[in-house]
Amino acid sequence: MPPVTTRSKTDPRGERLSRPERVAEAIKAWVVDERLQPGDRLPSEPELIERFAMAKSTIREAMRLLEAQGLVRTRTGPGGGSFVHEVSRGRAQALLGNYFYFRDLTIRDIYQLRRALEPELAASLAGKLSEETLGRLGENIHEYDMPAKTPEEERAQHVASLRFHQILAEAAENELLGFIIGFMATMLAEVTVTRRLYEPRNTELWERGKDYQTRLLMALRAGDRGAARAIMLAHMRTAQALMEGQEAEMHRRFMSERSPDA
Amino acid sequence: MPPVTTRSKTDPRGERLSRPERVAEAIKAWVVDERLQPGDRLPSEPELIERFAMAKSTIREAMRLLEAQGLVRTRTGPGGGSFVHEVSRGRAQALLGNYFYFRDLTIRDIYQLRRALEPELAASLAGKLSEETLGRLGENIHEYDMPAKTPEEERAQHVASLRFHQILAEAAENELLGFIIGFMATMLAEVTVTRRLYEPRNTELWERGKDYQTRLLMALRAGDRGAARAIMLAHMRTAQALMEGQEAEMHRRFMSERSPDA
DNA sequence: ATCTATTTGTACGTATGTATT
DNA sequence: AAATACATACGTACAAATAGA
Repeated sequence: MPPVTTRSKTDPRGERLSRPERVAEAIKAWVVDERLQPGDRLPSEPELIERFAMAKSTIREAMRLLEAQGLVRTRTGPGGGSFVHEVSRGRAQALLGNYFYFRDLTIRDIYQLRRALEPELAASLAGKLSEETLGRLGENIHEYDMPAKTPEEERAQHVASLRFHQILAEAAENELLGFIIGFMATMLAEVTVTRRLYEPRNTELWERGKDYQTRLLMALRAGDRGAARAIMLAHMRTAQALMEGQEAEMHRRFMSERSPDA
Repeated sequence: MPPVTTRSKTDPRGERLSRPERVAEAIKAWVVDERLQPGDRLPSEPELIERFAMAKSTIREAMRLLEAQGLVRTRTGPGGGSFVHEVSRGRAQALLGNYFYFRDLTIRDIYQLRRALEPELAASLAGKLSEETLGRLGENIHEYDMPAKTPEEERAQHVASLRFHQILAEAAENELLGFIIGFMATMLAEVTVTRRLYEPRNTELWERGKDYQTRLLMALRAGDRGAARAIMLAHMRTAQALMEGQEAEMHRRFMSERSPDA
């Protein structure tokens, strides 16, 4: 089972992988070959040591490589061991977040995508949401139906209003679409805003944003694709104007996987 | 410098991290605090052992966790050690690919996104591409300007035509937009197609696709945003029809980071 | 609640590999 | 070519976690 590519020192391709890396790759390949599913057990540590003929620490480092990718989960104790694991959305988002840590993503960049994708998602969900999801969306809107009085309150409302989009993202049938929209909402929840709360223009935009979500919810319930799309697009334009008016800035930090899977 | 959270066994949150995980998190936090940049050196192994007061194997496992995330790169030899590393696009795409391994992304899902995003990218690149990039795009089209005769040839052309979009993705000013489009192209390059090569309808669509890319290139060079957007949208519709007519299937495997960074 | 068996987690010392000067 | 500075790999001993009796 373990076809660990033996590696000559004069390798034409510059690939020189370390042993743990080679072991990790071999295990991934093996998972694919055997069509292992989440929950399936991987060989125990001693077994791997024997099969790969490598030291314990080497094998353990390999497992860490897989663990960091979210592909494997390990438990101690009887019946313990390493198990194939479905990469959770939170883990994948955190990993992707690392990619953008050193690059400067602007609010503008994110909204360029949101304007294109959120209306698409809204349209595709029209008439397809469960009563339960519609209920959660409704409740969510109530979390910010009166104007914020303090900066802290405003920030909390900002995060809450993004949760509206998170809920939609989770309901998406298109996993890719849902993932990206969820990712953007997570990123936006991290922005720090240089206070401009009391400017009349911003409060007005805020009011409109809230209003859009309410109307969107109606359109989604009614199954009106066209309306859902149009309302969401208008909502995005308003939100972008609001954010840019506030001179918002992306926060520089590594994301952590906040929603533990399973 | 190492604020490794000491962890009580009766932790309210179910977070119980292993020591390597805690060390890895501490190092990440430290990188953020110190505003370390790619290329900056991390403390050496013996130093970390001392500062965290942990065994070598523990520290090494921590480094592996960071390495798998693409955040750290390690070199042996004098002047070697671990260095902060900018997550490469290839690594990030591979990591994201893992997320979709167990979920079924359909061609349709991907094209729902492509229809929304590729025209946006095309529009935003109109008139902004360097002569060099425009040249590469032109050469790329030549790789498939005569009809394929064998299935192998056709597959090669399929991959090549996706490279056209990869080139555009790399030129994107919006990193997020570029990343996603590049990711989708990579995914599509993995599809296996159940042969339908000789059906007239497909060859016709293929011809049209090629034609679109040529016209798109002209619009990009001319700086005609509207035309670029419209052509790309039509191109996407054609491509989707072609793929769906061919009953294409996504290939189940883990992606690897093919473009080694630096 | 305690013990016991199982399986991973951590420690540590030594030896080897690798790249720089 | 040799010395140096660093990571890499090995193997054993013991600690911790967990499930089941």
